[in-house]
Amino acid sequence: MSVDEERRSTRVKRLPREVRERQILDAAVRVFSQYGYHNASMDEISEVAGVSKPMIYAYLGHKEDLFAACIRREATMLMEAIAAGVTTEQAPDMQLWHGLRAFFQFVGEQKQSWRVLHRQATSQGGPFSEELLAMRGRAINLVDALLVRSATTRGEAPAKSTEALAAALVGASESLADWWLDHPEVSDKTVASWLMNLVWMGFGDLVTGTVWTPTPE
Amino acid sequence: MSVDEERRSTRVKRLPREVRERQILDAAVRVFSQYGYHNASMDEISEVAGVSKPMIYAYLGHKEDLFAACIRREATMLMEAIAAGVTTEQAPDMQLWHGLRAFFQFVGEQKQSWRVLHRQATSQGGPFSEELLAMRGRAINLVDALLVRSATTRGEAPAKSTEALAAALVGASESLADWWLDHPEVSDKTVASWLMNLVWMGFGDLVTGTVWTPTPE
Amino acid sequence: MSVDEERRSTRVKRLPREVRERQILDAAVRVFSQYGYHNASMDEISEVAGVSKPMIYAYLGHKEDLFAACIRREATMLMEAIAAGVTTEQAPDMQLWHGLRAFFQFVGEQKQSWRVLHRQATSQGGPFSEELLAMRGRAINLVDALLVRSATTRGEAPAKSTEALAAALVGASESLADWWLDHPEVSDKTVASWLMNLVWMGFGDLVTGTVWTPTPE
Amino acid sequence: MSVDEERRSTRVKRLPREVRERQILDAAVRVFSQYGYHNASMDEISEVAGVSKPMIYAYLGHKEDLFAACIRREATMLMEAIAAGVTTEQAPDMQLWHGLRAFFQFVGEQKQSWRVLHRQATSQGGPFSEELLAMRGRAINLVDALLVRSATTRGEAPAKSTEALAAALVGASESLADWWLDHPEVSDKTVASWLMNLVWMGFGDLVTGTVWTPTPE
DNA sequence: AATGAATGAGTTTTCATTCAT
DNA sequence: CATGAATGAAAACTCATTCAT
Repeated sequence: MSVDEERRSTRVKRLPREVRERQILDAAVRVFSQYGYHNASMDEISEVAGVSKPMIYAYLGHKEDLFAACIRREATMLMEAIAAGVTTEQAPDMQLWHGLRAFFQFVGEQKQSWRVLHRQATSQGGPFSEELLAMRGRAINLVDALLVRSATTRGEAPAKSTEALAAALVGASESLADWWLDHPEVSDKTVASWLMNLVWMGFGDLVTGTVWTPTPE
Repeated sequence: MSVDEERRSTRVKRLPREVRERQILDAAVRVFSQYGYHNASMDEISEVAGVSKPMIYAYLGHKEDLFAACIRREATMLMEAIAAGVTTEQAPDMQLWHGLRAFFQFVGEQKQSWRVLHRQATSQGGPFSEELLAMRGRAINLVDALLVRSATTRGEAPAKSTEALAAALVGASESLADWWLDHPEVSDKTVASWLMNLVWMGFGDLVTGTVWTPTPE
Repeated sequence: MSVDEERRSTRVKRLPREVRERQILDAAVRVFSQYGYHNASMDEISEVAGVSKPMIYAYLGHKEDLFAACIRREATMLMEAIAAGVTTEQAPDMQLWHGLRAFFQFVGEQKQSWRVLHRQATSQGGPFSEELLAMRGRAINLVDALLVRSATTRGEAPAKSTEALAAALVGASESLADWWLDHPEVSDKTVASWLMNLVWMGFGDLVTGTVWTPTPE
Repeated sequence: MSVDEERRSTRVKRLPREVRERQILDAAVRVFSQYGYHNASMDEISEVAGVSKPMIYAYLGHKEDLFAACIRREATMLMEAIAAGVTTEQAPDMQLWHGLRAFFQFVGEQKQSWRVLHRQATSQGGPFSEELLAMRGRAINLVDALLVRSATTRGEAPAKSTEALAAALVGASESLADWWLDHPEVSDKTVASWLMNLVWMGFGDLVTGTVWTPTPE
């Protein structure tokens, strides 16, 4: 091997699999989020990742697999961000409040992730929505538990529809986050408080002027 | 001329432009809703419509135009369905209730329309979301007016956030309808009542067991 | 038949075949000249002609036939224009001069015709060049005869290459006319005089500053 | 490995980009020249080149780009052929003579190239004629310089119209070459001498029987 | 005589995917 | 480990041409 070749082989790094995978996923999230699943081309992803296409296929598999991997990773990050904001020692309304704030903060900071996660995954059928459904299920469970605990704490029997309502709340959050993507001038705190008021007070109270405000911490 | 021939010649040939356009739109809604905008091929649409591709291009234009035309038509139908269910003479909560019922009924009966309208149009950028945004704007205005009227009726000043809350409600409805697509075992009335409870009573009341029920008509 | 229908049927003129054909040819020349043979669409021609496509097919035949008809018509007009400018009573150089002037005048006034005639027809193979070749042959014959007569008049035997030179002159004229299309700032007279100098004097004389000028009439 | 396999693997597989590009350009010139720009299909070119269509697009770009690349390549070859035949040490008339000979020799040997270069490019608008115009400009400059030098050598001031006359000569050459395409029975030397006589002697001399002949070398 | 309705056949172009090195 | 080279398959779109009225 000549000196030249040696130098080149040192420059052309043989990175460990883990690092390559992260590089690729980062690039994929960026490209999918910018162009959408279909308009994103493997060529572009490989270029952005600085990795040749065969490597992508070797590490992450076909386009579908790659996209699913993106969703999985981003969904996990989101759930972790929310979990970090909430502790079961807080009062129920404060738990919800912190959860919402954490959610909208994440969305605000990771718009790309959110785009991939929600808009793209939702509109593609099959395997993708499944990944998404799984995450949504976990979120719904969290909220459901919260509602049940809230009733139990007050010594009352929980309503039967808690799970459906939890689903509705999760849906409302996703939907509002989506809306927010197109209205970036509103702050994350404001958006969170709107939704908090809606779901906690209900229009019935709202129209009377009653407003929910977080208790000072 | 045999019966078959007659039937065929009645079915297939030299129809006036108007009729063909409707045929094409029907087929397009079906195909777009089933495969999504990108995976839907003009070939498939033309086959389903029983019309050659050149006719599609001649009458409805390029793929984008065709899709936009679908959205426009379906959105109009939805708004009309809702408007038909609501009259301003009803009490505010009953107006909301009837609006929600009409909405979920439409979605239940026209799942295809809804798929095209919401899922697909949302995930495609640019011109498509605009058609959708326009419709959403009209819906939000309706709800906003409702909330304002509701407060005024009670002799109170309307809250400042009514428009944002209206937006949230509309978003929640869309989101819940979307969720419902994947959970067809629930009845439309049930879904509507869930959302009604959420937005009218709020979790704050709900966890205490208070429930909103429609006043008997 | 109602009054309305009658009025309309009066407006929708049933023109005699001749008139229709001219309408169509005019439109075809315009469209072919603007877009080139291939990019010109029968649709566009029918629109410009104010006549439906089936009429075109009925009167002038297929696209190729139509184009050939255009060439034929325009070529005839050009030859007639030239013939009108020249009489055999003039001195040979004056005949050439008038012929050139007539040619460039025609090209200048009928740029569209010329475009169809020369540029388009030349670049399309087969049937079209034949029409063109025929016309060019007639032109070459004219010039050839001129050269021969010129020699005979001076009591000399004509050179053997007169026909080839005639061809070269015709080619030079066509070529210069083509060049002129893209340099419209030069007057037709100037262009004609350039060519006249070139072919009559030759570079050999030209570089000595000798110039041919038309004798005053 | 059998001989056949070896041969095939040497012929067909994994060639470096450079080679493939040349293969493709060769095929493109052939096909464009045979069918004309519009009637040439990328399919045919790819077949003739023995390469799949995606490679063409990857290496040479869209149809327009490919065509422009053909023109550029062939034009360069032509100019080089002419330049190789002429040296400024020769007398002016000999320079012109050698230039013409080289030109007609090239056209005679590369009829395909010439077809692409001139007929096709001329009839297509825009980007293609530009490539051609550039080359023509260089040719005209050459001739212009020649004429000016010729006058200066004789101690005379050059005529003002040298550039226009240079243009006419170039046009005449192109035109004559074009004519020659359809009259292959004439030798290249003959065609060149015809044109030489025309432009150097002029008809005025010619009709008197004066003829220019190359001085023996 | 005249036309709106209709299409078969073909074109360029793009992309996910895989060898051979 | 890593990649440049290569392609099969399909998609959007267009157009000359012809019926049925």
